[in-house]
Amino acid sequence: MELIQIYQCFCDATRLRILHLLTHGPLCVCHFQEILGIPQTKVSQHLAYLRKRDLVECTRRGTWMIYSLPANPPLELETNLKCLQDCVQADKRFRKDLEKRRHVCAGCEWMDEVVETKRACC
Amino acid sequence: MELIQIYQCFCDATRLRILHLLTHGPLCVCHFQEILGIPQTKVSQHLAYLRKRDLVECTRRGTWMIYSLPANPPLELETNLKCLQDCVQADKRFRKDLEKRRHVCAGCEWMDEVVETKRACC
DNA sequence: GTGATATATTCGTCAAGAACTATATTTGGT
DNA sequence: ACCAAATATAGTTCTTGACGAATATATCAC
Repeated sequence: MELIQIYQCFCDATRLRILHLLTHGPLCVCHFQEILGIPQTKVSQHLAYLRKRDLVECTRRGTWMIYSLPANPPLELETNLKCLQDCVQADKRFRKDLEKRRHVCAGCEWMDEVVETKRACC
Repeated sequence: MELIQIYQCFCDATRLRILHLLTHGPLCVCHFQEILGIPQTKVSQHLAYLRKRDLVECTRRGTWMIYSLPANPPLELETNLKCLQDCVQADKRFRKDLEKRRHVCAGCEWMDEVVETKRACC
């Protein structure tokens, strides 16, 4: 993977928030939508951008698309994601995203069971 | 310093090479020009971009402008520059830049004496 | 099949930025 | 003051990308 590719993905605020969220585990589109407070289109577009450049992977679960970081990320990516986590520690904005993430994913057993249950992603 | 600001600077190949070179010490414009093999205008433009965003500093020495990384870089920048160095280890392109750098700066006592001598930056 | 939900894609617009050309500025030497 | 070297800035064109609006696709329930 080219380094530039990584930094191009990192250089937009929304994408950076998305990637940061993903370092804490997979999420589906509606999660991002709610956590970030931005329209679905925008989320999908950025996810497409990231997908195209192999910064994220996705699998379908029913009507939801579950996005995650690559299972076996190249070293450069892993290093930079680690670096991102370090840099973000003190930042209010990012911390707030994580908090909201916890809240949004609260009663959500995710990934495994929930899928065969009813509607509504978590 | 905003993280985004850093990644915006990192997301162009030329700028990345410039920054990487600077992690090994200050350089003047003509150095970059020779090492990178690109026109002076392009170098100056990218340096202006970096300067505007506080990723580099410069001081004048005679007719030369000597660029360097900030004396007291904010933590995020330092972390990311370190990360860049790690990621770049194996990359041929960047290694070649360093090699060329060594060659270009060979007989160049730089920074201190050279300035009062004759023409030609190093 | 129909309808609803979740998500993706397309399109138009606008702003940022990359590269090149030409020109301007600064400085030192004479 | 004048010239040359080093560097900076401005103008232009082209490309990329960000966003919103509208539309399309996929999946599930019925």
